[in-house]
Amino acid sequence: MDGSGDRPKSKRKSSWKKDPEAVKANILEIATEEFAAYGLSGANINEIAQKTSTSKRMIYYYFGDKEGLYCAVLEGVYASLRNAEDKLEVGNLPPVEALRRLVKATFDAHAKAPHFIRLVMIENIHNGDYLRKSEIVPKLNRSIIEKLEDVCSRGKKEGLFREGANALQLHWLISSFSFYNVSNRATFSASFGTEIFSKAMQSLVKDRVADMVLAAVVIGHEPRSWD
Amino acid sequence: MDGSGDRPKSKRKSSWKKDPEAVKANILEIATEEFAAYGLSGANINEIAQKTSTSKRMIYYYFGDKEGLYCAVLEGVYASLRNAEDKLEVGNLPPVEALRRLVKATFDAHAKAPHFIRLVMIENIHNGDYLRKSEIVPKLNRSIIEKLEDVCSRGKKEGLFREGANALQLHWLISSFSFYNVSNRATFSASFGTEIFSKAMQSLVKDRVADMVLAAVVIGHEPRSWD
Amino acid sequence: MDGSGDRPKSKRKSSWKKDPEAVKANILEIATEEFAAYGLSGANINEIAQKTSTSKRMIYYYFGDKEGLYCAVLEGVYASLRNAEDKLEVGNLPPVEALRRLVKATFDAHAKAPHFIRLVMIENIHNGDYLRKSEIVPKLNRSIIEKLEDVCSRGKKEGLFREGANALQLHWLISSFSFYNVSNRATFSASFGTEIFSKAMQSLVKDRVADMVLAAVVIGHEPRSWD
Amino acid sequence: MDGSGDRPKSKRKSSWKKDPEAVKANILEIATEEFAAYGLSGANINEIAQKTSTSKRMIYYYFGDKEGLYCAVLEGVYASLRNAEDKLEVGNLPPVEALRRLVKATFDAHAKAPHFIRLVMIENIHNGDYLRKSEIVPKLNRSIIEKLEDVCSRGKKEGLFREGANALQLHWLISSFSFYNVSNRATFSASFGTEIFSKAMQSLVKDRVADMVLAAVVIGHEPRSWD
DNA sequence: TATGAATGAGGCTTCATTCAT
DNA sequence: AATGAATGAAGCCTCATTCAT
Repeated sequence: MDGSGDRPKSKRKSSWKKDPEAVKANILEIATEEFAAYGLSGANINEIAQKTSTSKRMIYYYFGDKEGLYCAVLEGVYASLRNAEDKLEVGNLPPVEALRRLVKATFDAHAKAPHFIRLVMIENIHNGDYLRKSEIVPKLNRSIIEKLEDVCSRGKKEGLFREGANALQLHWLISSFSFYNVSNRATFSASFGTEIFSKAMQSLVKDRVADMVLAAVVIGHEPRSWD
Repeated sequence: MDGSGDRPKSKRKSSWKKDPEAVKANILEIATEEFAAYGLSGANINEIAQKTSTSKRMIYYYFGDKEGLYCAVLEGVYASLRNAEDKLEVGNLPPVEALRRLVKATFDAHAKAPHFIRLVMIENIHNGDYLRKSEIVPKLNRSIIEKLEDVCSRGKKEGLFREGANALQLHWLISSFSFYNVSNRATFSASFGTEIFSKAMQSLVKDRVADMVLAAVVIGHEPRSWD
Repeated sequence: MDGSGDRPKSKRKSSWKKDPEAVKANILEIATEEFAAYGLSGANINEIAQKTSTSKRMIYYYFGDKEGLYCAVLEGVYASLRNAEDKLEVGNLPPVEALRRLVKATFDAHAKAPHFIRLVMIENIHNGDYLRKSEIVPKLNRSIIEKLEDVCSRGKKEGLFREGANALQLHWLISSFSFYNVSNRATFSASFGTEIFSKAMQSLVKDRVADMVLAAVVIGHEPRSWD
Repeated sequence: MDGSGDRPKSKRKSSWKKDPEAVKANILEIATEEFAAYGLSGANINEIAQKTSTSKRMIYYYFGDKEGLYCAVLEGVYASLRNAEDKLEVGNLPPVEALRRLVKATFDAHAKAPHFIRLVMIENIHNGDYLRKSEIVPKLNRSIIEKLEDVCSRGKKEGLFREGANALQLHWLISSFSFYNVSNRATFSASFGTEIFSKAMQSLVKDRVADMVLAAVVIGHEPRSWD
């Protein structure tokens, strides 16, 4: 797209290299941090502006208002997670292994995307009002479902999976513990201690839920990790 | 445009003569609605006061400040859920049935306590800072763990449960989908449709997750609901 | 900022006698000046606040927002003019003299109420949107019409007035030059000089329009002032 | 919420290639609409630019600043009305008919020039500050006065008009109801109903005021329209 | 115990305008 | 001649909270 000549990167704003995309990206990055940290009403436009390399005025220039910025942030984190998921390739694995890998990868992906988690929580607090306006988000979420559908159909065709195995339900299930594991860490810890969130326990738990999912849909699967 | 704000309004309904406890309870009830609906920063003391049968000043009189009110609300919903859980009696059921019942009851309890769900989400947005201050909440949450421990130990003693069956992990697991099922309904629907939240599907899903939990910890359990 | 220190001197807000009505009246007075001077969008809430004896916050406390304040101002000046008109008593005068007096009094009343004139102009710029919301203004304006109706009916009954004499049309007519004489002084002067607005000319013009109105509705009236 | 502001928009329609005069005319046309609609402070340069076929920068390029644009608009509408008046030819009519025609034509011209009316109102709100700076406007307004002077002198010479008949006063008078009839329509309607602004009533009123003006200055004129 | 009045700080947003190309 | 990017100042309004009675 640009591939143009060399731009003397002086790092200072003395060279004045107008780069709107960089400005927008910078704003979005900071805004993601802030909205994730404090929510829509809790975040502060002044604070966001101060942490960017540009001014408050530019936020309004590019994003219209606080809600516009929030929407952009929301779409950004959804797109990010999809990217992570898209990179996962399980089409070549046999169904059982593919499913196990999907579960564990989803678990890890959520653990590594706290911003996404928090912003989705926040968006749910707002009843999904802003997500519903998005035109790109619904499309983004097709890919993970398609992967699960592929695995399920292959599993059934090979006589390995139960007939009731269902991609949407599996996604709901896998998401639930993957999400909850991050989203409710604070209150869960306050109530039951931090033990379950130690590195070792997380690894164990991940194995167990993967095993559990397999036990649910794979005929005759024995969930050895629970022994 | 609406001219509301904190402009003097008409007289309150004065059916409450002088019953501090009733006044506090009324404030708490309204505040629970508002905090659950809009979050800590999103809720508005003026609005809360207006919906109350008393005045703004009383909120400060009884609860100190906004955070004090929020903490009281938080403890209130935790206590409520505990009450619901305490009423559940599974000590007389055989382990497998007891566990199945616990799963399904927890699933239902969450579905019926949206205020609790939302306030826990909100508290997690705040990193559990206010819950951690609470002295009563940690105690409240012992009961559900104790129930699970009882079931697990009985199940193992009878040779029915795998040795790995663990009360805390089971609680984490059962909570995860029970919670997620309500907390993320808005965004999940926006992405994948509302199908899974229909009455029929909720019933099916509930059966399946219960079966799945059993399959994980009960030796030789076949998850028939997935066929 | 204000150079306060201790001010035992009266005349200032040192006595602290809470008087909401006085505060509201003070705000309204200043706001009337400002809105009359600069219009709805041109007036400045900060400036208004500064000129009052209270704070900006109180403006919002009592009037909700800028538009609420503007509406209150608008109703205020309408009420003021009505008061002035109500004081005029022509019921005892014979019809011709009564009408002449009404015309001249209206002419004078407008000349003495520049705030009213300007605010009505401003309201017309806003297409009467705010006036239309008022519940009291329509009632206020009945009185002048009733006075004219009384004079007209008496004039006709006595065979002095033409049958076409009509209160509403007369009010429209009398208002038109009374209003225009003040409202368009600036542009009229810029185009045609200030001559017509001199004290002497105003007096002459007032006599002539009064005579002219009489000539229109009084049978056989000779407009001598035009000689 | 709308996210408009001055965010970059889609491409303009580029049918205008390079015609400075056309660009200026286009800007003026839009600006006239906007200033007439919202006043000097109420109008918005961004909005004007957006509705234009060119960009915001061009407005500054051609008109300097907001006030410069406003002045240009003001001169434009004054010139427009003069054009309309200049087209009226009454030199060949006998004085009485000429005057009647002038009154009715002025009445109609105002009714058909709402932008002019509104901008003159706005300019009066600003105390005529910008009009006074204009060098061309004073000249424009000579023509209507000259026409009236011609009619008056002919009327007096023929012994038809009273000696007091005065062009400037007549212009003030004729303008007053012609102007008020449009300028105050909104508030007058809000107070007294829209009846007087119906097509039929406007026609009647126009006849009556014309007759009334004649009755004032024409010796022995009987204002039959008032019967 | 209860309340209407009052408040300072700071929130979001908009504006006319200029810069660099 | 023309433009997208950028900006500082200021605008309106809301908030949680306290005061005086």
